[in-house]
Amino acid sequence: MLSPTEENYLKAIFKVNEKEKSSVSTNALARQLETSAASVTDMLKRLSSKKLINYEKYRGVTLTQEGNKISTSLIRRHRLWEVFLSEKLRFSWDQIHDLAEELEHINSDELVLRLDAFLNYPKFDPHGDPIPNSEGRFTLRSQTPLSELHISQSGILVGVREHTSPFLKYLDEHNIKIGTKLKVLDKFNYDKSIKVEIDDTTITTFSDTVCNTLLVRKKE
Amino acid sequence: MLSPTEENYLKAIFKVNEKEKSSVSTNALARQLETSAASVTDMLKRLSSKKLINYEKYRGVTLTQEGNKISTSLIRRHRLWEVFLSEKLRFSWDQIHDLAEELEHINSDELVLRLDAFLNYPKFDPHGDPIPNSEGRFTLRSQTPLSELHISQSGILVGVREHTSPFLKYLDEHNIKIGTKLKVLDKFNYDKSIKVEIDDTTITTFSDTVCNTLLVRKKE
DNA sequence: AATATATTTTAGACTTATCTAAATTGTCAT
DNA sequence: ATGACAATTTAGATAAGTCTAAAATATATT
Repeated sequence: MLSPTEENYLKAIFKVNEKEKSSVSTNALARQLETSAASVTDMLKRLSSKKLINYEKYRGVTLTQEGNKISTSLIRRHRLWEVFLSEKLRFSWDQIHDLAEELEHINSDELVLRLDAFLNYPKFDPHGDPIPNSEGRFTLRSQTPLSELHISQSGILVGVREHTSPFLKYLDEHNIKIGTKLKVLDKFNYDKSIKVEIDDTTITTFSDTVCNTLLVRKKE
Repeated sequence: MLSPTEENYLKAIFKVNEKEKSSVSTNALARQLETSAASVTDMLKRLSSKKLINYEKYRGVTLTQEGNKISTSLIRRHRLWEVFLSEKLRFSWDQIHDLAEELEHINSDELVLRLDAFLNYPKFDPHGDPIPNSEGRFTLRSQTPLSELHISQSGILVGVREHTSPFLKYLDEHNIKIGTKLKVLDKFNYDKSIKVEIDDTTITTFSDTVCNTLLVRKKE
């Protein structure tokens, strides 16, 4: 049985590894977990002795199979709770993360199973991120940054690359959510900003940054 | 902000006080929390310094107004989660307590508010215990132990005096839940057992113990 | 009222998770 | 290949929550 803290470290290793694709450094973890490098080193020793990570001093860590399994299960729980909070309790996009962060640590396979069934086996969470199934498999989604679409091409929003509260609020204010149709009307080479039509109605201009963060499935 | 452990001590004080109606002793708490008297003493000092309890060495404790408020809020959360687990996730009577015990420590008024609304503002939990409203007020229920009904009188089950898993399973096996109609067919003076008709169909005999534990609202 | 017994508290130790500051090891540029 | 600087680990402290064993206090009995 792991403590919530140990679980959070495993998740953090998974996340950092997902981005950087290589063995995870102490400092990267300290940044991700907003703690000191010394604390991270302490915890890496604990997790290593529990055979959840492969750890060699000064060389960074990777997850063992067991560690990977636990991380995946935590991500599954987190995303299922996010669906619950969003769909059933009607929380807004930017409120659900912190609550799910607490709910995910409740350790009951039965609970996760029943929650999954209650929510009708969702494949993606409210941010468009895939929910691993009970065997730990993720559903793949075809995704393209909005910035790569050409003029007059349109796509359906399937995900976002940033999950910060300010960004999610920004999207909320523009009435954009997973499933929203986005059509590229014009692209300005000068600053890489793009003129976009939202759901066949509103027209706005998005900055380069935003367009790289919005992930769409291309239409036809 | 309180730790889950501190919260559990407050709840335990509330519970023991509810039963015994007087100031709560160290040993009674140690029993309730399945821990040592020494640990209890340590924690009582902490809670006292936080002004959540009135504590005098060797004289037992009572909750302050603030302590009482927190306990009540925890009971509210616990019982709301039990309704959720039972009604929405279809957990059985004896499974919901332990899970609710964890869920109740998630500290978000907004979450409780929305959960309450989602469940349609229930007044009682699946065991028939009243759910305090957001001001901390409990709904009263008129209740009589089944053992006090006379022959041919019937009642609707509104609560139980015991919440142990074996007892709740026993009820499940007899198809008895809150709202079930119970009619007294015969009373045996010898061992105080009672012959009962359940929901106008099945007939069984209950021991003295069971009859004192089942709480009913008398019919006409 | 004195003593036996039960209850409660204190003392001291352990574990988990954290920190800062110091020491160590690794890496990169010249 | 050797400093300089960055990254990592170690050392030593702290706080929460727990324990056992011993000491202190309360209560009950004769």
